[in-house]
Amino acid sequence: MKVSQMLLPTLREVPAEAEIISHQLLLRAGLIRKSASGIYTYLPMGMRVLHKVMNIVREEMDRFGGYEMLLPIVQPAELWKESNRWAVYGEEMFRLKDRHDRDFCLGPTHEEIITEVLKGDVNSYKQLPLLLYQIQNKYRDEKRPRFGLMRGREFIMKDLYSFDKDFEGLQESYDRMYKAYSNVFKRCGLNFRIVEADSGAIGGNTSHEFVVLASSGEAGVVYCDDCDYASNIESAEAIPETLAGETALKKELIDTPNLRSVKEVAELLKLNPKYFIKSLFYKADDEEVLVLIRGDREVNEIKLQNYLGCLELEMLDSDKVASICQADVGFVGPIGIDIKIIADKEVPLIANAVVGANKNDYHYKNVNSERDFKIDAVADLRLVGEGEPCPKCTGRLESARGIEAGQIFQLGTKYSDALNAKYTDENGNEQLIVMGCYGIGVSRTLQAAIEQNHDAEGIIWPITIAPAQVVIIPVSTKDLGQVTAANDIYGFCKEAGIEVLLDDRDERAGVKFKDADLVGYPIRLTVGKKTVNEGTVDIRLRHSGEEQAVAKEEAVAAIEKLVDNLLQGQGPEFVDINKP
RNA sequence: CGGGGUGUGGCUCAGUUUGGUAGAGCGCUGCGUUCGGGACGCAGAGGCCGUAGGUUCAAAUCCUAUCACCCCGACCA
Repeated sequence: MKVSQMLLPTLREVPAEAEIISHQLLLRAGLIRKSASGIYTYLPMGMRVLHKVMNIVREEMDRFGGYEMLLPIVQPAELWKESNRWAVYGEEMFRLKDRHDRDFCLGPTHEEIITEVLKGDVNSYKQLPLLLYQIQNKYRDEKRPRFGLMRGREFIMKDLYSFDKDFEGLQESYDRMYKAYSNVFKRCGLNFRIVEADSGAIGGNTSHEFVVLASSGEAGVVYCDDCDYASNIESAEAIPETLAGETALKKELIDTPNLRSVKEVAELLKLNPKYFIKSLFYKADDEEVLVLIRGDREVNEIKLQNYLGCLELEMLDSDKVASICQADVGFVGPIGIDIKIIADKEVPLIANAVVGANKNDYHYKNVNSERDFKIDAVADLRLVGEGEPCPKCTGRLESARGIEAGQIFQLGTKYSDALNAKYTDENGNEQLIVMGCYGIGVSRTLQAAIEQNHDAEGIIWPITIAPAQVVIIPVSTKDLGQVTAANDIYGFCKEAGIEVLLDDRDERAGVKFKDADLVGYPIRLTVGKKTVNEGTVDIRLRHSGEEQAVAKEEAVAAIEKLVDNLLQGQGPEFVDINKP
């Protein structure tokens, strides 16, 4: 590879469109360019990194028994109607029609299509289990594409699907993928955590996410400071806090002119917000519900949606709330309301609470559930916060942010049932195939790696996914001695199987050094006057800045050794269950 | 989807308030000097000012519509 012959358009200035550092560096280092919001072109160096990540994924999938396939991106609507997801996916699905006016979509994921393939060709227990995967573009018309490759509308994902006879087999497949995923992210040089997760629209029960820690990440996670419990905040179990018991006092109407928030009323009454009950009105599909939660807590809408089993969940607009309560938002409460009321587990534990009076400018105090209002159901509906007790031990929860790079699900029979994918067991009985699915956001992982590995000068690639292991920079392209030496070393490196790039542009040395730091090659070899006069080259490590002079005859051997060392530092503690 | 903002050369931006010859820096081309951390000088090229209408003698600038892109929010009771 020679820079003079490649498209490697680095930028000195930060493009206005990029907010976070990894996005800026992707653009500045000449790895990607935007085509439309959330849609990107991969330039040659970006493509090389992408291939590196994809190959690591491939190797680990194959190591654990996966077989790669290629599935259609354009998929017929009928399949999606069969699984009912044509409706569920809603606006997020890219839809199109063919010339005969038939409906199609650009696949946001591939459960339907692969199940369809399977059911035609798999019908005996002898053919199971199967682990099949594909790495390709997926399409989701995100409300708000963001942060470059992080939340794109067209993105590259690896999806593996497991097909087993029973749930025992599923657990085995799931465990394999758990290990495979750990290997993938270790090999990519990422600092990540495995957390319990909600299974969301995909469905199923058990699920884990692989979260790359980064402050810019969109996923919130909590983890125990004592045991190994870790969870996505969306699914983290909340332990109800018990408040000191009090005798129920007489309900009392209090004057709260224009005080609408818990905070304002709490200040007036000099009462801790934990003695308030917030009333939130939601529309769950077509049903209106009132959700009650302690004044200092927040509703976890994922939990609420799961509890209600609805497809769409949104808060009621204030006009609608006013018509139900005969009062404005800010003064509404559960007393005398005739719709379904569900309460967080902590609500019944509050004695003598404050609630809106359903009368403008008034609240009630000393309100007690059951006596003053009914609760139709109690559930864990709240968001867990930092410092709360761990649900698994006596420790406390810490919180962090991260990038969700991978997620694994135990689907069970949801799709095989919907799409009628069955096999015949040992006894001649028809059984549903038990499925799992396992996704890695490949393009997102690439960006996550930059988010975690950079400095003020640019990217610092882990050597396992670097676009090139070594860059050779001749200081002056006018000095024939330097050019010859650089070319020789370049050739020897190639022969030795080192991934090497020669920056043979007729640029000043400073420009080439800056670009090398920006693009982030792990090793840099400089050929200069010293090479011609004294026979040495300078070898420098990007991550530490260490530099040393080496005789040019020993340069290739030195680089080989450095590459090996770096690879070992980045290597996984290989988990290999296929080998004895 | 709601709110805000921006569209001017490849990139970063000024010019718009107050209508009157389209600008700067970087990048690009040529020549010269320079040459181990984004050099300097000289000479150049490159722009239907997002798009479509309108107002006006005259529109990057004013009006209307539209498109694109970016940011914030979508927990407020």
